[in-house]
Amino acid sequence: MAEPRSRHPDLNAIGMAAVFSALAHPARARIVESLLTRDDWTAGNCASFNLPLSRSSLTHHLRVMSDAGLVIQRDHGNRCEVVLRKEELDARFPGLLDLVRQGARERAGAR
Amino acid sequence: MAEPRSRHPDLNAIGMAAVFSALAHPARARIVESLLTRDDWTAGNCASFNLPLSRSSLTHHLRVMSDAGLVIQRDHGNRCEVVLRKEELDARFPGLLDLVRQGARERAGAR
DNA sequence: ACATAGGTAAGGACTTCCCCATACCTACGC
DNA sequence: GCGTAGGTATGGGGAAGTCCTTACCTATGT
Repeated sequence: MAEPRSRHPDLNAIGMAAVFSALAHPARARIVESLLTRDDWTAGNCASFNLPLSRSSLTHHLRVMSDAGLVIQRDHGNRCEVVLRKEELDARFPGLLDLVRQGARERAGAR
Repeated sequence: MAEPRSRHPDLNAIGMAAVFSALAHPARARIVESLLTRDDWTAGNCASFNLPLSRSSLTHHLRVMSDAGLVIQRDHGNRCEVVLRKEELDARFPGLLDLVRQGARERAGAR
């Protein structure tokens, strides 16, 4: 169990436009932000993001994010685990996650 | 002459999602890259970007970029000047332009 | 004055994206 | 076994994005 799925691309095959696209949608940005704040384990089950979306829409966004190399999904029996590819992203796109963090901070109210 | 147009927002009113959206399109990323490499003056007339687009499509993309706070357009008689809001962007979204530069480098062939 | 060239605006065709409802499938608890 | 709950796949409706053509406007050059 806990097998990662296929469709988790090599980050070297991902271009800047693809990650920008993936992060351009508020819901997806929120998911990344959410994974960033759970700093030590950076994971969560799908329902824990508290987004105003149906389950199928959430599935859709997670698929887009997986295709863009942002996250990895692992099946855990019934649930699924979403893991941010933090170190890989930091290495491949330095500064990107800092921008996401900044967006989170600003949305949180301070400005 | 050389009046900046209206519709050039305060960068504090621009969110992370908006800039990511604006940079997510290859043509627009190319324009920013192009403006970045002309490092000392960061400007150019509209036709100098060498994009496979009609003039009206280019106008459209420049408008999107203006609305997203990436560039300022000034009318110079017949031509228009496009200026990247470099310092402002660096202050508001630190690291963002570095990512664009990286995208340009990678597209240029090296990797 | 005239033609030309750069830029814009409006409209339509086409595609892509976003979201939902539905149906289904698999694990878990009883 | 049965119900329930989390996740996925599919399809459709609607919105948004992209690109072009056409028409127009203004400045430049002759």
